[in-house]
Amino acid sequence: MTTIADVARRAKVTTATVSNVLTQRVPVSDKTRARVLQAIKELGYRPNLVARGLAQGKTLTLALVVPTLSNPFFAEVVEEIEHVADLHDYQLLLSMTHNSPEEGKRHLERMASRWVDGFIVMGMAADIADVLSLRDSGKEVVLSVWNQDASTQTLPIVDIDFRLAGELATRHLLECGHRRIAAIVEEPVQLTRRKGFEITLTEAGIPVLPEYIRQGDSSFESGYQAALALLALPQPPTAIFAGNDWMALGAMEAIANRNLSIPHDLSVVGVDDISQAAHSHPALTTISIPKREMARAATELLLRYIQGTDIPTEPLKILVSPHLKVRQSTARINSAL
Amino acid sequence: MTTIADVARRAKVTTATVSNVLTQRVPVSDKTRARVLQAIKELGYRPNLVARGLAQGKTLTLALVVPTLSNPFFAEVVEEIEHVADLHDYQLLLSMTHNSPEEGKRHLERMASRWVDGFIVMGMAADIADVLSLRDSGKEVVLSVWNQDASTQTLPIVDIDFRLAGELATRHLLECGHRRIAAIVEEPVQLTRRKGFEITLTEAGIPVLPEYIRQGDSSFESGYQAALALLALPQPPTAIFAGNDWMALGAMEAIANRNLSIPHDLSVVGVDDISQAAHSHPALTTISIPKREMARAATELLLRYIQGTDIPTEPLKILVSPHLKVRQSTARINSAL
DNA sequence: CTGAAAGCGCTTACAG
DNA sequence: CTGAAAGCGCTTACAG
Repeated sequence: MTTIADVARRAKVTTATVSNVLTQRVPVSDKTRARVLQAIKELGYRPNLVARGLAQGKTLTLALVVPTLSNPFFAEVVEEIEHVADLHDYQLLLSMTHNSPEEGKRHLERMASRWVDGFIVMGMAADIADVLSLRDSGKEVVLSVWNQDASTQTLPIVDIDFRLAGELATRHLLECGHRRIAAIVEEPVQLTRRKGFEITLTEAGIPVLPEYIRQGDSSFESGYQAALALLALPQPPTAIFAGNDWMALGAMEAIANRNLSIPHDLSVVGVDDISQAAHSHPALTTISIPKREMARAATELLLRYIQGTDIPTEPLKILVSPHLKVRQSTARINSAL
Repeated sequence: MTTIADVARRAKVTTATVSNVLTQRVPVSDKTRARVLQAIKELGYRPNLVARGLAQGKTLTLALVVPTLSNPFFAEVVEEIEHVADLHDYQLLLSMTHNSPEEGKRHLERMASRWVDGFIVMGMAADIADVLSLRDSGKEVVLSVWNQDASTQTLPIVDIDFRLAGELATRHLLECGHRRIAAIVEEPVQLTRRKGFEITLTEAGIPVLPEYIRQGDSSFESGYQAALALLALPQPPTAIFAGNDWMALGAMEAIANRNLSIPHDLSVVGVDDISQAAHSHPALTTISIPKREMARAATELLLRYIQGTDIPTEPLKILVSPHLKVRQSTARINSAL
């Protein structure tokens, strides 16, 4: 390991000067700068960022805490966060909590000891109290995909407007002329989507029927089962809003197995726009979630806090808007129904 | 930020003693230990791991370089690596290269400066030369999912036996009585699977027909198209081996659209065992890839190298074996074909 | 068992 | 513009 002292010796200067040419914090004469750069090159010197981190009190590292990567949603979000962090010369310390608050707490504390410059905590990966104590100990924190409103008032949060997702889907079905619209959602995580669904129905003067609201667990299979139950009702719906694409695809499979045709007999709309949504038959109409846009917003906000510049005055809440992507699984209601 | 000096002052000892109770490297009398622990508690002291890293020359951090997390394969592998690392009190610095060697090089160098204790480099995420130079500069490195044999001889490597995957799939189809067996693969990354496929056919005395080997890009769509092309042959195959499950599912969709029945008219087998494989209709027979087992093996091997204990004498190559998972998409050949 | 001191590899005022 | 010195928060021989 060659150190800054080796370089200084070879360039016949002091380490302060080497540091100055490296950081460009203080002007250095062209002549000595050249000597130093030459020495660096000859020695193949690379600064030790741990030492620099200790001296400067910052590590150019961001801690990212997510529930899991098995969920492609988080995998993609992490990918984008890494990308944005990289653009700003930051690296990512990643950990997963598998929805266990204890694991979340453990990871937060460990990462805090490691002097990361800031945290992005996603998806209820940790208890809000532990996150708050983090912030109280002077770390910058941004929450994201938090899915719960309460007690986060004092922390900046970047989220997706899932209520709007529910509204857009429902409004689309209403505009297609549907009145008997059912929903398959996983609660509590998809509660906001259901709210959007219900609000839109109510505003349209349509009562929300309990038997038209089914619980799933976000899996294909649960969508399949929920759809079967809906089709077995005395008065089945003519359209189904599913809280995510997997359940929508499961519902489509169930409908096909009942020898009903989509969108002729039933319309189906999902949420997410996963890659399979475009490949199903018929292709799935869905609400597309701008995960990457959200990831970028969260990362950039955190970096602003860290750099202490351009800080928003209010502890703010950024909501990124989803949008409707019409494909072949929804259509104007069949007048015979 | 409370430091070790604060604790020492309060406990009326020197920082060395505080350090000793923390690291347990040197015995400390029960009495002073109690005083120190008390002070730590009162002050809410947590050691600064950056400082410790600088002093000890190790950071308890592993660098993980993968091509992307968009591919669920890598997402799952990263998840398992994090888990194993966590068990050993190591954390993960993650970066993605998107198959760009330049990006790979940049990330490797940056992480090396950060004094991570070791590297896991996956999936041709970087040029082998850059990885070797890393090792030459004293870092521990383990390759994984490397997919290329050459010039890795001197580096330890943990991989999945994809050739065996090709063999298992093909042998299964042969045992079902199939003789006209086609393959859909993405090369070069799935080259080894194709080799396993061809070797098994050849050993069974069956010629490998060029028109029975189709290229895909691992997507559902490419499997779909490749299967259509195979079905259009004057002598179509009675079984298809797809290099991954997505292409297998695409092939199944194409077969269904041609009004052929699986497995009655055609058998289909994939590789991976993604979660959708169990949910397709019929459920997909596939070769299950022990990603997590591989991830664990790679991580534990790297940790052995780092800790310098229990080091294997040979620069070794560990191959983890996949296994056949029979579901409903394969069956004994229809004697009418 | 405990303390005094040097060291890890950088940066940062402060003089000159 | 450059150097001498202290400091970041720990650990680690070495005395005692």
